[in-house]
Order: sequence, then C-alpha cells, then structure tokens
Amino acid sequence: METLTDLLEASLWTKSLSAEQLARVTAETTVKDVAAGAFVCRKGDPVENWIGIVHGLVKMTSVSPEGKTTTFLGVAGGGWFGEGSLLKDQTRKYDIVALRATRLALMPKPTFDWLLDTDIAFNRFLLVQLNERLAQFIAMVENQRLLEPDARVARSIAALFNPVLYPAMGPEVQISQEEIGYLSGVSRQRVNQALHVLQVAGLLEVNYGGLRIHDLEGLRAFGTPARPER
DNA sequence: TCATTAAATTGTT
DNA sequence: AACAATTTAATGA
Repeated sequence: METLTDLLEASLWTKSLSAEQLARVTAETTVKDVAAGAFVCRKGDPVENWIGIVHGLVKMTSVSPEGKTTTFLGVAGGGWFGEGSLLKDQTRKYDIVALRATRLALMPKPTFDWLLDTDIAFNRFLLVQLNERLAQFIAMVENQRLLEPDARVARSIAALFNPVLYPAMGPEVQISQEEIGYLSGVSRQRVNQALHVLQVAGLLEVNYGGLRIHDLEGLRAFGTPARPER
C-alpha cells in the first residue's frame, strides 16, 4: 500500500461510512513517513492522533530505568493503534519505534471522537479490535509460560499476521531475527534455531532480513499436540 | 556497470 | 557474549 486512500480502503471500519464521512476522514488525516529506527512517539507524549500503518512495521516497546528494552507487540501494515490512550485521554504509555521505513496515517483526536460519536459501526470495529488485542495479550502470557522456545517464536510471528488487526499484510515481513527475539522473548541465537526448525517443517521460508509465511495456521498451532479423535 | 567498502544481519560456538 | 561469514547498500570510478 502506498497512499492514505489505500489504507482506508483496506480498513474494515471505513466500509460503513458515507461518502461525506469518508471525505472528512480523508481530508483531516495526514500522512507521515518515518525512517527505520526512528521514534514514532515516546512514552509520556500527549496523545493527539489515532495512528494507522500504510506500510512498514512498528513496535511498541518499553525501556526500564536501567536501559533494558522489552517489545510488547509489532503493528503491521493495515493496522491502527493508540485508541486505548485516546479513549482514556492519557499520555502515551509506551514508546513506538519504526522497525523499517514506515508510512503512517495520523487521524487527529477530534476526528476520532467525531467518528466515535456518530458512527455505530466504528464503535463496533473498536470493540472487535480491542477484544482481538486482549486475546493476543492473554495468549502471549500463556505462550511465554507454557511453551518451549520454538513454539513461542512461531506464535509471535503468527501474531504479526493477524488478519483482524492487520488486514493488509502480505505473505512476507521484513524483520530481523534480533527483533523477532525481542517480540517473542527469546535470544537472537535461539530465534535463529527456531526459524530453521519452522522452515524445515514447511511453515515459513527464512530470507535475509525477513520471512515469508507458507502456513499461517501451522504456525499458530505449532507446539500444540493434535487432539486425538474420539 | 562494476569494484570497493561499510554496515547490517545471520550462523555458529 | 563473541566471532566469522554472508548479504545488502552506498560510493565512486
């Protein structure tokens, strides 16, 4: 995807908007390009926009006082984020960093509030998205506690391809193994091993600086024993 | 276009 | 964590 229009067309919440509503959203939403490694926003910033990803990839991270960094999740093409902070009218709780050169769409808070007040389908979209995120976070805690590293890596990658949250994802991502390590809570070396296991299993293809997904369902289910037929 | 070099990423111990 | 190998990107002839 290249333009704001592409992103809006790929986003589910625009489907029910009238031509007038869509025109207003298009007029008031701006586009911004950020370089790889750049901050999209920092912890403590006032929240002024709902942010969409036209293309590229960003991560939500937090840095401890000692400088250790943890990544909570990646947000991929077609995804929107920040509604939580907008709804609570708070400052950002996390840093957002671009992992690749990324094009963002910034919807001003007044526009967001206006959609919230006037469009029921928009509310339903947010409900579905928040629910999907909650499910992802619960799964993340469960995975981290119960699964072995290969499966943790498999599911962290699968989470990036969540079709509800990131409808515009193609079959490949550009992401280093180091970043996958941050996302899945596994060392880079272990990620490297895990990726080869997953490649041999035919679930994905390992490329320089990125991955191509062959079997998303297989990744999601990796490490779960098949339930015996009764 | 090709060769050289630096930087990033991967593979291995 | 450290090191070597590989790939990519940038630069200049």
